[in-house]
Amino acid sequence: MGIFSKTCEYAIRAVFFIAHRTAKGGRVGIKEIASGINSPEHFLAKILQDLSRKNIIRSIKGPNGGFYMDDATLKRRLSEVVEAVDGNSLFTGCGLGLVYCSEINPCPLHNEFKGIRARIYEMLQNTTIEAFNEDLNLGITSLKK
Amino acid sequence: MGIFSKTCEYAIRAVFFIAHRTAKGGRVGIKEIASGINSPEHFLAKILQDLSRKNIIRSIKGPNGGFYMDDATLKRRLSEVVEAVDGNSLFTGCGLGLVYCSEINPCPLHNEFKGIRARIYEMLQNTTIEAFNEDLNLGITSLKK
DNA sequence: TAATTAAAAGATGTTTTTGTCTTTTAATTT
DNA sequence: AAATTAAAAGACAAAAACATCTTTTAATTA
Ligand code: FES
Ligand code: FES
Repeated sequence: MGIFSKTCEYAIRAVFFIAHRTAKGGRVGIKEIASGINSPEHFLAKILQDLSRKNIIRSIKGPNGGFYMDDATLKRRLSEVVEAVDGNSLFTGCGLGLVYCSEINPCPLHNEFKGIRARIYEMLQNTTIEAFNEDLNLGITSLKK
Repeated sequence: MGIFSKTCEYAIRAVFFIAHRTAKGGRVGIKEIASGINSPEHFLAKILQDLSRKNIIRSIKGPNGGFYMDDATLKRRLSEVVEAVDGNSLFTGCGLGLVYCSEINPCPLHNEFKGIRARIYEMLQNTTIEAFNEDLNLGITSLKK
């Protein structure tokens, strides 16, 4: 088990892929995305439908259709993607599973978790989706395998 | 979804509870533990059986039996509990779900994840189970609700 | 406007996680 | 030794996560 759900992992990789692939215009189809990030095609389709509804990415049907990102969506924060898919429990929930995370009734690891959560949130909050395009273009980073 | 599985959350809370409850001798039964950490009794029983087999906690059957911790188990690191339950994927796996996390073929968030993972591991590695007893005794921290 | 394309939506299936209930085993006490 | 106690083990069930397949809808193109 990782920090994110499998769904969220696919979502992030797909969004990176779409951004990288369409930042200069054009569309990309579900087949190419799925194979580009090594994910099950139909499962990913569901995830992207959801992201599209939530305006994290754009999509258009028909010939020459597909998924893409425009200026607005390229500037979205990674935190928005995570929140859209996994909700905000990663940022606000108790690490030990107490119903509420609070200063009044903290679990033994509350302070430590607070720091870690803040760091995760910071990372996701401080980076836009487009920020990773360059490294992907240069082939420095990878989205599959 | 949190950082740990539900199973692991229960495991950590239970281990804290047992440590706190038996550091000065005695045993504690599954019913008391389950109600003390607000977890399903029989599900927790399975988890504790497993932890007992892996020498994270001790147990003994029969009248006056129950779960307890001795000097050796009290000194175990939290990381050992997590690893026993959730494995080490949290510490070594790719945050975006790539099959291998590596410097050679890194995902776009590799460096960020490396830092976060290290911090999580450090927290779990640097603290023994018994380290939390005092705060629990004082009622400063909580294991339920 | 008919054919085609590609995403959206719907239905269904599998696996994993989480949770419950019953029976068995190993200790203790009488 | 028999009764009692409490964990261990096994069987089963529900829910959530993950995945696949089919049908429908909205565009484009011929
Ligand atoms: S109460 Fe557990 S992380 Fe805040
Ligand atoms: S490759 Fe993704 S975290 Fe290292």
